[in-house]
Amino acid sequence: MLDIKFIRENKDIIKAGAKKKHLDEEIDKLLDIDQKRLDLLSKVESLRAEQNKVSLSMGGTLSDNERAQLIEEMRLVKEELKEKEEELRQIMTEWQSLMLTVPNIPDISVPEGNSDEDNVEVKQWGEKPNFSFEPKDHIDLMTNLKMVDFDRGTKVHGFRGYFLTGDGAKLSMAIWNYALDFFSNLGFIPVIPPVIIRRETFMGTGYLPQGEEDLYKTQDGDFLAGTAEVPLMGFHQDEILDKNDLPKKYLGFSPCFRREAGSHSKDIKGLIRVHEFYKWEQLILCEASHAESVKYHEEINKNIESFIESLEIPYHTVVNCGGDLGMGQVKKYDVELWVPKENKYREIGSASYFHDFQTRRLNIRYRDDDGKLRYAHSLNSTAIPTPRILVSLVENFQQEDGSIKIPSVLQKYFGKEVIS
RNA sequence: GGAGACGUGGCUGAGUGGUCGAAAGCGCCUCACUGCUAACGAGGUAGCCCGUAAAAAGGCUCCAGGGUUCGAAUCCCUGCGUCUCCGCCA
Repeated sequence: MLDIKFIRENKDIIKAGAKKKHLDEEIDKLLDIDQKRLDLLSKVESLRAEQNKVSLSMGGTLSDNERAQLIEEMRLVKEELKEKEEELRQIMTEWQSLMLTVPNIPDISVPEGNSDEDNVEVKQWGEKPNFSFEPKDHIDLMTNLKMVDFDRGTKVHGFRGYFLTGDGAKLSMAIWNYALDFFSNLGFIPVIPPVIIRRETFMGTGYLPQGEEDLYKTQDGDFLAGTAEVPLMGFHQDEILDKNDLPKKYLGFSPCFRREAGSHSKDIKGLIRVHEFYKWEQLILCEASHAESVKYHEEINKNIESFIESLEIPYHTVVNCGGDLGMGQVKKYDVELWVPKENKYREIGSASYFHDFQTRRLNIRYRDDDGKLRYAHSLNSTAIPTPRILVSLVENFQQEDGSIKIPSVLQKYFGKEVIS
């Protein structure tokens, strides 16, 4: 959500931003409603002021006659007030839902474009493996090594179901433990959050009201989080933070539930796109300054890049084009890992910043040096998702005999050097 | 699932129809004091909206939404949330 004052003063910038994101906007309609709202508001307020003034004098000593007369006068004021208040209420409802549709403005450095096809590579790292044999995909590799069981996965869960078994389960644990050490050393506080979350927090993070069909819902009206970002943002909801405690850096670990509605035809096999997985997630709340946001955005992106580099997996980083940005995001990097069998990079994580788009909705503030309350800025980035990371890991580290080498940093967590 | 209690400022917590946006304490800010710091002392300190060059004036807010009333933090209804006890389950 953006500040209405800002919207009033910068409507052309906001329109241009929405266009860059290829999102529809109704700024003119909003501003029209906003003007009506202000007009009504001032009418209502002056009626209330009159009412208050008279009520106050009512407490004093008055003759019965005077009192009766005032009461009669106030009855008329009250009737008019009731009418105007009802009008105002309707306008407010419309105003609020329009406010939720105003997208955040993409940064100037975000490239133009329509979809992920138009994202721009900003970094490439590592050497793509040059196999002297025909490489297998992760499905064959892992199935052969009994690291994963898709048949039983679909038997038990259904479409996109999987079991991680044996070394598949152990390797996941090893990665989680390694990630915990790696990111804790960067100053992040590890958190295991709840993932059954109230609607309100989903609204605040911007996953609702649109996007409900992508979420699993409980019979109590709660939703299952698709990322720890949601509960981590909710953590400080409605709080006033101490400026000295900023930035807050959290590393959330959670299962992630995604219905993947509308992507039934994509990635129908394997571990790329599944309904439930686990993820370490970086989240930062910082002071309300663009420079701070940019600084930490680069930092969290660098963190995931360094993590991948330590695993020795070739990757590249792209900056997302306008059309590939969500409503609230100002800028986003995607880190994509090399998948040999597919002969392309696949997304492993993304780092985004939002300015105060989320914190305004969630009411997360801090007191600045001048004593004023400001909305903090928020950022988040994947640290590492499992099992998706296994796709690139096993495919890049496969050997001719179908065994898999373990990256050296993982060996002490995993306990051996090769899976065979 | 059953029964009950509660929801007030940054925090703790008083307040049961008008003089309450709200006692007191803590915290925070300023001043004074001290060689410096702490303690003590004096004063200040809610948020939001509208408005303004900046103010002022005004409006809203004591969980939320309705209602009663000339007037509601206070009375009534509904919802949400938290806690306690019992039950059930681990």
